[in-house]
Amino acid sequence: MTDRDDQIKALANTTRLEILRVLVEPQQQFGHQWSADAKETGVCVQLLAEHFDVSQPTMSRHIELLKRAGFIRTQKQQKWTYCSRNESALAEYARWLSESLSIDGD
Amino acid sequence: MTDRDDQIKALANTTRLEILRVLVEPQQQFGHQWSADAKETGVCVQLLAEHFDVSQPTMSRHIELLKRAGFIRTQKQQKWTYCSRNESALAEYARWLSESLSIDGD
DNA sequence: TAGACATATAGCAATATTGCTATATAATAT
DNA sequence: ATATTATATAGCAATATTGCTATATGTCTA
Repeated sequence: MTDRDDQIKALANTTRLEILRVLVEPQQQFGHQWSADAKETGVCVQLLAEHFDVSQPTMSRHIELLKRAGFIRTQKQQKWTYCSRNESALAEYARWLSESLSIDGD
Repeated sequence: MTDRDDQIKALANTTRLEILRVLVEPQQQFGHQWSADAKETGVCVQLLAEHFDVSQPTMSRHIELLKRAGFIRTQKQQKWTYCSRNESALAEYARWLSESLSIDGD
């Protein structure tokens, strides 16, 4: 399994795509996170699990896959694991995909 | 399964991505197709199967999935099914993905 | 008509994905 | 110390994906 395959697989799931989406402006969905600022620090796994109505272990694995693909970064603080987007990796992937498919930017 | 999910799934596979890729300039890989002009008309399923070293039924299913996603078009002529890219669908998907991920064009 | 060729479909096996529960680990609070 | 909270991991079941072979269908050729 190459790095690129990890990325392809990571985005092959609607929930994971949505995770990346809500992390664009996490204040909107996770303004109630009190332990840390959602925008600055990221969103913890439990809140993501609740938001998407999946179990905590299930969310943990989604995060793991997104992390392996490089699309999100996590930082542990106390008992929380905060998730945030890795913009450069996402942009690089989008660039690669467009180029691979030979799609001109519009 | 929504249309968008069909598209997400269709691109979740390296071989299918590569199929779309070789169809950008099919003359390069399929210049020896004598029954029709590869660029003008498309590439037949059998030649794609050979090129990717998979069985004909396997390639037939890959094509079916790409077709369902709208990423390729097929036209039957005599006994052949010629495959070609649907540029507008590919561009639309790339646009949607970038937007969904909130990635600025570069 | 009989054969060859291109494709599609059915059905099977191997593997991957996804979700769950149970549980281990770590940090925090009482 | 014990309980609570957040997370990660292990293991299971259901389902999806992928590849194959066998075979049906359609087109063309001898």
